[in-house]
Amino acid sequence: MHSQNLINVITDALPGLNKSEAKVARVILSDPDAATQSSIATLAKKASVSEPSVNRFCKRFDAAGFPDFKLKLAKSLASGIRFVNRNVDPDDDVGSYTPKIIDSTINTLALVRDKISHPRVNQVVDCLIQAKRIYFFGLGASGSVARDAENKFFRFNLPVSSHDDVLMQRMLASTGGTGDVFFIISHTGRTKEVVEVAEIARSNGSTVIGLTAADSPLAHMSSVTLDVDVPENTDEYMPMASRIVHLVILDVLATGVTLRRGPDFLPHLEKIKNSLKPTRYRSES
Amino acid sequence: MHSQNLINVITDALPGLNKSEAKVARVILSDPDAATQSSIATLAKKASVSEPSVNRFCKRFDAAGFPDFKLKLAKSLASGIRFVNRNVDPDDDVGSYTPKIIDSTINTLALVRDKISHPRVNQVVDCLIQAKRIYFFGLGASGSVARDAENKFFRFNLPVSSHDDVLMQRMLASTGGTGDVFFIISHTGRTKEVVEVAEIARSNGSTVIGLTAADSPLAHMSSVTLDVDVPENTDEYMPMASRIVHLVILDVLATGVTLRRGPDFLPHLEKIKNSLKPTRYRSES
DNA sequence: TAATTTACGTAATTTTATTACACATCAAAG
DNA sequence: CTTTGATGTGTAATAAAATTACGTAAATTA
Repeated sequence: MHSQNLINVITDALPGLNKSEAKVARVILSDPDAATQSSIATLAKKASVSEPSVNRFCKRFDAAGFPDFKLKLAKSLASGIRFVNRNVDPDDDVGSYTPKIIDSTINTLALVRDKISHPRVNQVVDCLIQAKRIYFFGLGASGSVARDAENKFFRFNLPVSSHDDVLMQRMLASTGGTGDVFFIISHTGRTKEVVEVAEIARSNGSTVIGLTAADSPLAHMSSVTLDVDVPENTDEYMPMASRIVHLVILDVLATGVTLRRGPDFLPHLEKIKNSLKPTRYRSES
Repeated sequence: MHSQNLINVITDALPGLNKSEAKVARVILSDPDAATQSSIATLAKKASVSEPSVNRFCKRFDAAGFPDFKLKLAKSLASGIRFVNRNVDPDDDVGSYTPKIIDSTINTLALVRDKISHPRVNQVVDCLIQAKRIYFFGLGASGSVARDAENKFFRFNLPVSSHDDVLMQRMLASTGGTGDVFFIISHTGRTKEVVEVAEIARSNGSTVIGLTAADSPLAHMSSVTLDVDVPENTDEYMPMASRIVHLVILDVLATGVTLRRGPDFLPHLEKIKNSLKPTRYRSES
């Protein structure tokens, strides 16, 4: 749906290119940002080729012409470069690290938006709708994600609970059965305890939904996996982006469930919302 | 600093624009993507102004000329930020509501990135660094944010805890004193219980940090407020974006604290990270 | 309402991109 | 080795797009 990064496309195509096209490619790749700002003449001179060669190069990569190509290149850079170069430096000040962290979260979300499998989401919504009972499990940072999920899904009038205690998780998994859904959240998908819990749940006939990394042990153990590949490169020491992604995916799922329930369900949500009113100071608006 | 989204810049500048510049602005805002693909002539005609007017418009927004402007616009669009708030329709399917929700989260984050007060962040980091003890308080959805914060800040070797029990919060607030920091998270900032807890804490000489809406009762009661104005319009029935924003701001604060601690502190974080290794299945990479 | 500034458009100019075509290079077949 | 056809590349002409210079209209101020 969203186009792949142009830089990668060009890099991949490089070996199969003509002499002059390859020259152009190399010049562009060596400084893509400069390329977006030069005219066709400048670029042609830099690559020691003629202007029409540059033009042909552009058309080869599905652009209408040179300006269109520059546009596409610029877009690729905007979504790509931030990723690469936006790590927090030890000597950053507030003004630098604040936008960097927020940007990297934004980028991750944009990535997930373009990569997430819609049929899979649908499938999970199905599971959740049909569930007799839903358990949200997570450890560490994913524990609070699970808790948040509980806070969201209890509104659907379903028996929902969240647990971050491994023993509790094991016990619940072993007493569950058909119709029970165990929604397990784990960034790595490699935590032994969690995978074991998934195994126990499966062996008792429960459905296990894994919100976790693709191809991880947990992913393989789950009935349905919502896989999220979050490059946690921004930050070496604490989970950051993955939590956020998990939460947003849970928002998506909750929305999916709400929509499936149809408009008749809205009054119920309204009721919950109103129940909080007396706890609040009146808004001046 | 200069990462400000062009679309927002134009929107903000709109009221102060000349007649024809405003016309151009409106045409661009109504379909920014189309604008990046049109020639200056097309755009001028669409806006019923002359070509030089479009050109002047571009220069006003710090572009070298029309092509440069288009480039910048394209970059703004590509950086993951979709314009206008796209609300979920009752008859949306997975393919529609999934990107809508993610986009609206992205939008909100971009807004916060551009609006958040850096000095204020710095001030809060100061407080947290100097704290003898930190309590994270929240109710409902903010409860899990508080819990997440605990999970993040315990790594700094500080006595940290999180609480979502009102009575517990009251008791802790009343037994605190100078050097204690109460970090209170609340989307609305109008929950009576929470504001009262803040009041109690303040009256005992503790520092209260409010992560909440500007101008809310809680904001007024806090020693320092990190105010976040999140238009929770996307969704009537559940808090969505605000949670995420709170979490990301906590990421920012945690980063601030880490950087202040300096490089000597990294081994400690490394140690915590390594402590989890034995709980994991080995990665095949 | 006259003076002055600011806003806007017309038309000329310049820059930039594309097309048409011719020459060159290379590979395979004679 | 040619010859032939195919593909690749550049030159020059043409078209498109953007910018500039300049003049007139509108708005603002005194």
